[in-house]
Amino acid sequence: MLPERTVERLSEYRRTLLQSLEEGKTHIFSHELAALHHNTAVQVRRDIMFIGYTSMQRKGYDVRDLIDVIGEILDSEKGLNVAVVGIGNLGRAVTTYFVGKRSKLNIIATFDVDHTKIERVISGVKCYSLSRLKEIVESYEISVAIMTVPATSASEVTSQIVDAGIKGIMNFTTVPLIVPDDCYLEEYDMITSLEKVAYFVKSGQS
Amino acid sequence: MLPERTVERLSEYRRTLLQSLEEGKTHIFSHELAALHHNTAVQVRRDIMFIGYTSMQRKGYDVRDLIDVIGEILDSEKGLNVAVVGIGNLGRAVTTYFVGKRSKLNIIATFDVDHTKIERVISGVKCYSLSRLKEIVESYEISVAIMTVPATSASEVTSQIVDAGIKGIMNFTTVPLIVPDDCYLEEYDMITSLEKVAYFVKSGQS
DNA sequence: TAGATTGTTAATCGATTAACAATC
DNA sequence: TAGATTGTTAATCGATTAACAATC
Repeated sequence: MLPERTVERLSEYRRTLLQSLEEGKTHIFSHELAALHHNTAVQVRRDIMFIGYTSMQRKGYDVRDLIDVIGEILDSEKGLNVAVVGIGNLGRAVTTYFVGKRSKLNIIATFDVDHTKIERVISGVKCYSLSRLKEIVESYEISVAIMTVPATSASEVTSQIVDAGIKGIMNFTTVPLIVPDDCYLEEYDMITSLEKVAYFVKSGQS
Repeated sequence: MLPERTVERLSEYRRTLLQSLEEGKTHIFSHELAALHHNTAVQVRRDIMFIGYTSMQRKGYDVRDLIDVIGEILDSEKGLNVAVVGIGNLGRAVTTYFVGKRSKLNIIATFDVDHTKIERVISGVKCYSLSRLKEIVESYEISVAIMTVPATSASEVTSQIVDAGIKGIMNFTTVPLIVPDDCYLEEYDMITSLEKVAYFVKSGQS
């Protein structure tokens, strides 16, 4: 299993590589990739070493090959199904955002408790009643949930989610969630991030 | 200057503490705070040591005092002014989200290029033309920008932002930005985070 | 060849954790 | 006092960086 930071960087590299490919670049040097990612060339080479890819030419990495290799590491073969839980402002924006990108991550259901939303298609994805969570998660084999419910119901909904068999959560709420060990949790807290920016602005940077 | 990770944790602790205060708790033990934050009691004590707060009683930390001390570290005395740049779906959701919380971070302007949005109040905040960026940033003393423009214009808008005198950026776009050293940059990339979750779900967790 | 680049080991750095004395 | 808790130094761990041999 790769270190978290390496996984993050690989994801970022891939997007830059896809972009480079579109621009007609066939090869890219470690220092080019580094310059685009607040990184050093050594770090890039190390990350690529980690995934066992070698270029065997001093012409840089083959962009297409590298994209494929990163894909083999990061992607599941048949993709991964994702649900958005809580389809308020943020939930809708996030859903639209992800639906826009074609990828191996498919948002295939959203959940809410608001009857005016249930059974409707919102941001391109069908919204189900939260009470049907387990049923839908099981029948569509959803394994990842994006949490965009209000803070007040976050903990409660989380236990339902875990119960339904979700194995990974990306938590947009401001409440730190408690999940069992076999469920991967990514805290994705905007307030913390913005407060961090504010702190370093105030203190004159890092 | 505190380490990044410590700053993040302090921000998270503070919110838990505010919550505890509301629930009528006056004191909290390091192990309680730890349990709520995927953390150890030692880590919590170390973080608190960092900011020079001591409790001097074996009754846990005084919740109210600790909130104040963290505030002195994280907050600027007179608050910090923030702009949201790009007021599409995500920009609106993020604006609404932050405007909802009362804090020392004030979103006081949004920017866009869409004429149907300019000069209107959107999500509770006035939207200005991007062409007036510098003028508004200067007159309102805005120092932080939240970037929610489309990926295609991210780099270009970033140089305008830096030019206008912004000292901290929270980047929601998928394009890694290039900014000068005296501008603090927080890459806040949803795709990377979700791909990370997917990877660890696929690999059977950390 | 000289120059540029990669892959990889060793050294460094920073952050977390363990250990423990101090104290209520 | 014994037990619980804190504050802090020392040890450990993991991730980044430096150094360098190999190769086109």
